[in-house]
Amino acid sequence: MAKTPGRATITDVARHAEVSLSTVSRVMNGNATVDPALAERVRRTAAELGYAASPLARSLVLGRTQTVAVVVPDLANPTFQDILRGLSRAAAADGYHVLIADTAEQVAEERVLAVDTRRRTDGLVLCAPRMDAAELASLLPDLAPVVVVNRAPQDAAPVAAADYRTALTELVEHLYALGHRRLVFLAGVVGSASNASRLEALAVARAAHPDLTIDELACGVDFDSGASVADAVLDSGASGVLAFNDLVAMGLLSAVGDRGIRVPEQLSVAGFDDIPFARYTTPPLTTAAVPAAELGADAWAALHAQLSGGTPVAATTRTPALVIRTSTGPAPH
Amino acid sequence: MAKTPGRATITDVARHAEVSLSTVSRVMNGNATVDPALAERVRRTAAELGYAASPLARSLVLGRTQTVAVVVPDLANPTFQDILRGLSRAAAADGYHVLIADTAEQVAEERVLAVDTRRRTDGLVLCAPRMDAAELASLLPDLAPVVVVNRAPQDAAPVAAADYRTALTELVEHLYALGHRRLVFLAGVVGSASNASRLEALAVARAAHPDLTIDELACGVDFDSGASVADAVLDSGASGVLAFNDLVAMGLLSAVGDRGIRVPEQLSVAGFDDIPFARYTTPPLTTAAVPAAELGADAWAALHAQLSGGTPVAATTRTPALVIRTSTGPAPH
DNA sequence: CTGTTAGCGCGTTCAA
DNA sequence: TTGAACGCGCTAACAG
Repeated sequence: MAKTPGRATITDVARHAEVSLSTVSRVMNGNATVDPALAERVRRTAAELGYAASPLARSLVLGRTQTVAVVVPDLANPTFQDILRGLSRAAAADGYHVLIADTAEQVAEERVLAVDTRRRTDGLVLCAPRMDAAELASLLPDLAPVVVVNRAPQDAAPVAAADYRTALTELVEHLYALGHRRLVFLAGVVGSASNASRLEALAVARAAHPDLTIDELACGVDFDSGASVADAVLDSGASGVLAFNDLVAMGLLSAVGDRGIRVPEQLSVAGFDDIPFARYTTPPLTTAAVPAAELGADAWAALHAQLSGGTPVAATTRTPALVIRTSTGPAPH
Repeated sequence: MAKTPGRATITDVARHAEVSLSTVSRVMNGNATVDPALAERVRRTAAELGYAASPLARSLVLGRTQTVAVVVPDLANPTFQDILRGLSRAAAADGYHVLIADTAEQVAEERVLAVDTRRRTDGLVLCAPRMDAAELASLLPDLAPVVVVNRAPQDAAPVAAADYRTALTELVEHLYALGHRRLVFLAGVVGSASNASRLEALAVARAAHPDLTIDELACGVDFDSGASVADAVLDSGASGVLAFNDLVAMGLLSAVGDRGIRVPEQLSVAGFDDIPFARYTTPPLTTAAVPAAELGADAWAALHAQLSGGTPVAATTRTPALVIRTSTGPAPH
């Protein structure tokens, strides 16, 4: 008994059940009114033959694949992993599949990957695209339906984003309330969208508090970057540090610890993102919790709205929540 | 000027270039010998019309989608994220796309998700499937070509796995060499394949060293589990701990630290996996580096071999490398 | 070397 | 209610 009969097609079922192809199709789609007896017979033979309609053939004739594509700049980045997870689960709940494309930070690949994956699916989610604004603007129309995550393509497509600006503002206010008057911001990738919104927050804070000084220090986005600027931070005379993200904060924490500096007694350090390990650092890290998985779910909701012709969602924003732990404390006297 | 002409089909190109469908098809596939002049004309009009063959239609007629599916138990798990990343990049390098399915640890969903995603793709990678051996064995034949990661379905399909057994053995030997004679193993999910291979290593070690005692303590797989067994570990009188994974080790590290225990002076702690943060714990964690991304690449290689009819790969094994940091040290006198 | 024809497997008109 | 015919867009025989 071969377990692989090539795979039953709708024709096989029709023949076995002694009905026409159309009838089988109708039954399998719960369509129209088919004689109950016939329907039952068809269902039985379909079950016996282990028949299930070919997704490919259906896609071709229906014009939809029940699949969407997600393009991320780097699958190694925890934030994108979480966005993917949130998106994947939300899409699955609506019966959609997810095709994943990792550009591995190859900006040049972004366009072709987006176009290519979009063609095999019903819609696309572009995560924090690295390409420049002009290219993005020219590309988006060809990608519709599409949703952009964490980057604003000015109305060319719905956006699901985290409000980095407000979150950093809250972090600054937190430190200001603790008496800190001289802070240093460890910048990430200069020119990136998320870094820009953080700089905006800094400007707002300086305007609101004339007695507050915030220096900016070029840094990076990972642990080693944070560790490498430790001396510069210490030399700056700042009592509080706003790290670009948690990784940078952890690197700094580690490096200043090696130099005998006590946190938060002598120096307050705040991170950004609230990655899973932020609560386990020494001391536990004060940070802003970016709800990446929710961002992914938002992106799906915006895409699904377009796919099902519902009321389109223009933009959803999530404000990261301030998570105060013990890496920040009163400014040293 | 509408930017969306519905989308050019091969028929449009044929008409504009005044040739037949077949000719266009041949040109687009670099196929056979076509008159250079004609070919050039076809290519030009194709470019003008922005034509690209429909992946769907090609898939239907060619019988292949250039896509493979990956089913993972939990996209939130760093190990599966890395496997996915390694797999995705390797597959992309060979011109394949990746469809992702996250069962979110719903064992009951595993089967249907596997079958469903398999039907829309050319092959499947099953990551550490949770279903029982019998179900797995009965399912695999219907999934071919398929590759299983980190679980051995006894020859029913190629396997890409990490050698947990050898890695844990090395960890034990490391502690033994440091003078430890009484250890405790913090078990993960009892009955799981990866836990079983660790227990094998323990048995081997006990046989090799009659003067060595290794207790087993039921634990879990996350940070909190590690923290919750701190007292039990301390009461056991063991001088060294083999945690199920790094998360557990970190939880334990944190909890024993709170109790004033110094690591490694009073207690040595070893993790497993070498997650990115293992090197940043206090003290940095000794662990076994599981090359998850490479596992993903191995899985792709095994799948690709089947897809391209090459010599099939039965099994590939990666032995996690011992990473000695400072959470382990000489046994206390 | 080129065009014509026949499907890939299915959904959906159109008559009956 | 049911069946026959057409077409989704493309590739691969088969003639010419």
